[in-house]
Amino acid sequence: MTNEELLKETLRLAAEAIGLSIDPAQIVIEHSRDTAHGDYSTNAAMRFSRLAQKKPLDLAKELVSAISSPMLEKVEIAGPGFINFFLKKDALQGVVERIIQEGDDYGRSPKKGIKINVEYVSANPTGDLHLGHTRCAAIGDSIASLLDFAGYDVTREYYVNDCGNQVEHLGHSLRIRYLELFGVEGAVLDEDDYHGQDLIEIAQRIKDRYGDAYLEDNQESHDFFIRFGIDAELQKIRDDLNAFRVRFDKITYESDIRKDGKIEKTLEFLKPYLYQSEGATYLATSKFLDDKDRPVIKADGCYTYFMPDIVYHYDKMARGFDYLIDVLGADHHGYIARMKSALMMKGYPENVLSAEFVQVVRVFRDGQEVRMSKRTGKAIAHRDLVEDVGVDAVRYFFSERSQSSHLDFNYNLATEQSSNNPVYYAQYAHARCCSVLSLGQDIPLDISAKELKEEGEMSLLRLLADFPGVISSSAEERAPYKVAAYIQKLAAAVHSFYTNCRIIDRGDLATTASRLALAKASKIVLKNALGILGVSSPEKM
RNA sequence: GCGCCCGUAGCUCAGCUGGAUAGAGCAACAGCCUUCUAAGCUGUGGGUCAAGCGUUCGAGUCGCUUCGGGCGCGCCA
Repeated sequence: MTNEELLKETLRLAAEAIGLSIDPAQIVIEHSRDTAHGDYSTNAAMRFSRLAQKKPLDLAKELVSAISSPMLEKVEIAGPGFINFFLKKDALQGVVERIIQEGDDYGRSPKKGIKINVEYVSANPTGDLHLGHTRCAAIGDSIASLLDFAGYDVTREYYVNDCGNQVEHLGHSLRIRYLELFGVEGAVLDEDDYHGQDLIEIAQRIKDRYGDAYLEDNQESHDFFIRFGIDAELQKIRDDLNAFRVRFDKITYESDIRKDGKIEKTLEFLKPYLYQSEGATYLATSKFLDDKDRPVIKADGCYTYFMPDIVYHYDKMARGFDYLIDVLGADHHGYIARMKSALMMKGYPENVLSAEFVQVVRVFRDGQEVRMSKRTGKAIAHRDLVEDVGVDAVRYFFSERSQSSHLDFNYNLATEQSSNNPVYYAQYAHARCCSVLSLGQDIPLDISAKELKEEGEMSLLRLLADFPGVISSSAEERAPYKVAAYIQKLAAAVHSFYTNCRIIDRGDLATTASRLALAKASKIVLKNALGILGVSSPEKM
């Protein structure tokens, strides 16, 4: 248990002793901003004063007199009714031993037995990934890691739209590029085709491998260009994401979702909610959460994208997940109400599906915004950015802010590799811990950390003790940026400790042994935290 | 017109189910290396929390209104 959990329990017991029943989840324990206010404080006496029908100060006095805990040095009442807790030193020091024993698992919660599917990126295989995908990849992967650390069984999933209009355009575009290589006249891209450079390269590969075998326009070559295009594009996407340390446990193809009459069976099931209008078939999603009904079959008989998506989400639920999370670009926010409605038609509760909407990234280079466009092919591609800036910096920068906020990415600054970059600040803290541990490797660590007493050491201990709580609250809120904020605070505390407390002092081995243990605990927590964001922890810099 | 996100220091952003004096990084300024990595530390300055009204012991946080920015509102995905 963390200090905060222990204090909550202590408070609950004290409340019980004076005849007040309170829910520990309702208790707020926070760090005291000022050390004069102790290590932790709570507003419980004010919060529960109405429930207890007592004045906050009176309730605080009663609670304090009923509090007993071996970890507390003293308890004080301050201001309008705050209760301030002063921990005994060994209660703070104890975290070092715990961290060193748990190692890579420090901060990890016990398995909850709850299965969550996180779907993210799911870019159409029609071109290179752009910056919007980059942010979805960083956010989605970090959310998945957070949930995993918080004890959920997580599956990372990518959905490939390999059917429909877009792949027709892909096939056509690729065919045109292929014809161009042979100088065929009249081969021109349509308005809706893909104009990116990458298709020229893929066409060249086809020419190299198959020569002029697909010059004729028939069903075989039509299907060939689509299949080849999808496979080539998807492979590039997966390579790019692997290099970005983003891997998927499961890839689902829309073409598989459409197989074996699954769509038709689902339509049959949904029949009570279907109706015809102007030749199209609509699903009455407005009977649930949506503001209007949505077409599922167009007048030309084709399915809209929504129809296979419904089958896909039913498929995910049928695979035994308790919750689904879709990480989507913010421009898709209208989508969630209709999909939740479709899930509710199947009897699932509203909250089985949640969406994380990732706001747009704006890139500034030389003081000017660089606009991106998939159509014109003049975008800053995901791959180019990662190659220029490095995986660590991009992963860090792209999860550093709340996904619901717009992100301004300063390309110049991030490629500068200067000390302005917060990711180096954190990695440097880790490298310094490694360095000092290496220099003192002959000195046995004192994992009781009992010689620690400087204020800089104590505040570092408090932060280290916070980590499990930071993980679980960040996971519940799907908020990787909170981990980034924690990393900055922790790195600052480590640098301050390193600078202000001489760690290795051969004339005082007792203090040295405690401080080395603190350095080791700091290194472990930094590495675990950075790992959740997909950022490496170098031992030397 | 309707819906979603956002508006906090010069810039980029935190601010934890409403709590003590609104914070951090960058930028600016002043110090600190013959000792463990100066990619660092220590200190200073910087705010009508977009505006107004309301809710209450207490509002950056909750509600309403207005203003400003972004994104949606398709038989596209």
